[in-house]
Amino acid sequence: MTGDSREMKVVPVLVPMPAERPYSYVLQEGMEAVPGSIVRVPLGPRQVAGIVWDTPVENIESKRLRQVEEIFDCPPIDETARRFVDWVAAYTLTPPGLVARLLLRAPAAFDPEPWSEGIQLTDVEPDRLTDARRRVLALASEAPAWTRSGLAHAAGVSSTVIDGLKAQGVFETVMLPPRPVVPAPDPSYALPDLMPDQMSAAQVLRDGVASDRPGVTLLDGVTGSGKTEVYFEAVAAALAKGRQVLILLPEIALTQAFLERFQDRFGAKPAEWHSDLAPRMRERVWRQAVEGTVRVVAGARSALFLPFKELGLIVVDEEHDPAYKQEDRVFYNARDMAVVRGHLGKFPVVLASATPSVESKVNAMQGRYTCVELRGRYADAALPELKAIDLRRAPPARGGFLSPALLGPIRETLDRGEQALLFLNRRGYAPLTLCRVCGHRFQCPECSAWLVEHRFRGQLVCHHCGHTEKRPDACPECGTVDHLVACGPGVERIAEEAVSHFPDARTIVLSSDLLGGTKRLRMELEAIAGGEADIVIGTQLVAKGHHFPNMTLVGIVDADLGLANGDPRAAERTFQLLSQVTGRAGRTGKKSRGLIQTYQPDHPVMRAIVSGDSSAFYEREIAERERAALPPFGRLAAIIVSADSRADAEGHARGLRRAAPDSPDIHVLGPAEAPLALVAGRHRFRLLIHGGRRSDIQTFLRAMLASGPKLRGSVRIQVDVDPQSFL
DNA sequence: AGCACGCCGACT
DNA sequence: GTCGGCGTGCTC
Repeated sequence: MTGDSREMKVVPVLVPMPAERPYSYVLQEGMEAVPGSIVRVPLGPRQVAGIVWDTPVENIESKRLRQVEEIFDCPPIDETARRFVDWVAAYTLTPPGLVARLLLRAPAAFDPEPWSEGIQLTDVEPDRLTDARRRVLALASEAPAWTRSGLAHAAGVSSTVIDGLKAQGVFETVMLPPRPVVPAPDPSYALPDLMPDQMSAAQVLRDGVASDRPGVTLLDGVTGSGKTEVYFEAVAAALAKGRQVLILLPEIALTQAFLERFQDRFGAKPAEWHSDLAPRMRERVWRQAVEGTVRVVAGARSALFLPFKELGLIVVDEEHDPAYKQEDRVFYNARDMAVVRGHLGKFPVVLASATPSVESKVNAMQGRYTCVELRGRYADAALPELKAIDLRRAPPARGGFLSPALLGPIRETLDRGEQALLFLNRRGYAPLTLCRVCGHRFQCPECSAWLVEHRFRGQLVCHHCGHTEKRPDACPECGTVDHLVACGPGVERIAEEAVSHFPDARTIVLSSDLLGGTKRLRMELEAIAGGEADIVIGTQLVAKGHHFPNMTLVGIVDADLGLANGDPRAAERTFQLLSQVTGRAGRTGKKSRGLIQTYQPDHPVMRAIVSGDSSAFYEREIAERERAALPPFGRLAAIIVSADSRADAEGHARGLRRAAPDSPDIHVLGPAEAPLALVAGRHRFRLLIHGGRRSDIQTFLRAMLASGPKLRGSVRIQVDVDPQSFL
C-alpha cells in the first residue's frame, strides 16, 4: 500500500429525506459501523440521524464526501426491518429515506437511557437504631437496590434518614439500569376460561406461533364472540417463545379498557404507542423495543415502524378499519404492511375483525390466509334484536326524520330507565341550505361542495376543506331575508327533534366537532357510560371501543346514507359501520334492540345486518368487485385519481372528469390503497392506478395530457406491481 | 423534508 | 428604492 492512499471507509447512509438511494459518507478513523447502525451525519447545513444501509456504494467524487459525525450507542436496526423499509418504499412509491424516517421518530432514543443513582445495603451496622431507621432497614432488605427517594417514601421517612445511614456506610451507591416502561408480561398469569370454539381457534393460532410457521390468519368472529381472548393466546405463545409482540389497534380503540383487559390476562400492561404519547415516554418505548426490554407493544399504525429486536407476532385488531391507512407523506395501509413485515420476518400475523374487509375475505377464500371463525356469543352478551324500519311504510312526521316506529321504542326505553343511541353519520345541523325564493344553494368557494349548517355555532362549514363562514340571514343571491331553509338532517337537527319529543330526557350530541378535543370526548363517553345521559345522538365516533352498559336501544337514523356516494367501498363501509353501531346495543346483558331506518329494507347490506348473516353480502360484494375490476381484483385499468390526500383527490377527480369526459371510470380511493402510481410533475399531482395493463394506462395518459388539466413536467410510470404480489 | 436562491408585486 | 410571496433546485 502506498503512503498517500490511506484506506477511506465509505458507508451508504439512508438520510431522513426524499432521497431515492442512500448517500455516501466517510467513516472517521477508528469508527466501526455495520448495516443498521444509527449515525449522525451532516446534510446540507444541518445534522441529521440516518441509518447505515447495505446497498453497495457507488462512486461519488471523494471531495464531495463528508464525514460521519457520530455512531450512536444503539443496537443496529435489524436486517428484517431494513428489508421492510426497502419493501414499503418500493410498494408505496416513496423514497426510502422518507420511510426510514418513520423508523427514526424518537431522536433522543439513539443515545442509551441514563442509569440512575441508587443505594444498596452493605454489611455495615448502624451505630444506633431509631424507629425510622428500623423501618428503613426492614424494607431495604426486601429488594437488592432502591432509589434514595423511593426507599424513603416507601418507609414513610424523610430522605435525611437515608442520608444519615449512607454517611455511616450502611448504604452504598450503586448505578441502576433504566426502569422498564412496563413490567414484563407473564404468559401464564391468568389462563382464560375459553368456550369450545374459542379453544379450537386459540389452538390454531398457538400452533402457528409455536411451529414458527409464517403466514396470515384471519380471525373472523362476530361482536362479543371473544376474539380478544383468543388472540391473547397467540400473544402468550409468542411470549413463551421469547419473542416480542405487536398488537395494532385503530387509534381510537387504544383505550384504558383494552390495556386493562391485557393486564388481567398477563399481569402487566403492554407498552403503548400512539400519536399523543408524551415525548419522553415515546423515546423510552422506542429504546426498549430495540433493546428487547419491552415485550409487547399495543399501538396505532405507526407502531409498525418500531425497531423491534425480536418481533415474533403481529396482531391487527379491527383489521378492516380505515384508520389503518396513512395518507400523508408515506401512504400505506398498516394492515397490509403488517402482513409484509411478518412475511419478511418469517413470523405469523393475525388479522382480527367482526366485519373483515372484502380483501381479507378474498385472501382467506383463495387460501392465502388461514381462516378461523368464531360463531358463538357469550350468554350475557346476547345479540340485540334487529329490525329494519321501512321508511316508505312508516314515514316520519312532516319536517321530522324519526319514524313513529322508532319514537315508540325510544319512549319505552326511557320509561325503563335505559339509554338510547341514535346514530347518524353526519355532523352539523343540515347538509344543505337553500333559498326558498330563488333556489340559491350555499356552496364552498374553494371546492364547490355544499356548505353544512352548524346551527349551534351559527356557521356554514365545508366538511371537505374546512372553510367556514357566518350563516347570513339574507340570501346572497336575491337578498330576500329569512327565507333560507335547511335541507336534510345532521346530528344537531336530530337532537332538536329528540328534545321536542322527549323534553324530559337528557340528550347529548357526540361528534368530532365537539369542543374540547379528545380529552373532552373521553370524559363525555365516560359520563354516558355512567348513566348521565338518556339519549345519545352520535356520528361514527360512537361506533367504536366504548361500552355503554345501560344502552339497550340503538336507532340508525339513515342507514342508506353513504350507500350512494360513488365510493367503490360504499356498501362495505356501510355494512361495517352499521354492524359496529348496532353491536353497541348487544353487550348489556339486558334485552336490547337495534332499529334501522331505511328506504331500502331489501338492500343486501340491510339484509346482512338484520339477519346477522353476512355471507350473502360478502359473496355479492366480491362478485361485484370482480366484475368492476376493483380492488382486490385489479386486473383491468380502473383508474383512481389521487393526490396528496383523499380530500385533494376528490377535487382533482372532479376536475379530471370535466376535462377528460372520455376517461375511464374514475374511482377515488386514498393513495394508501393504490400500489401503482403515475407521477405527474413533482408533488402536485398524483395519479394512482390500481392494477391495469401498462398500455391501457399509457393510452389513458395520452388522452388526459391532450385534454386534461395542465400537467407540469413529464409523466412517468414509477412502479408496476401486482397488489397481491407480496404474499 | 428543510433550506437557500431568485424573480415579480405592494409598501415603510 | 426594499420586504416578501412561493416556484425551483439541492443535499453525499
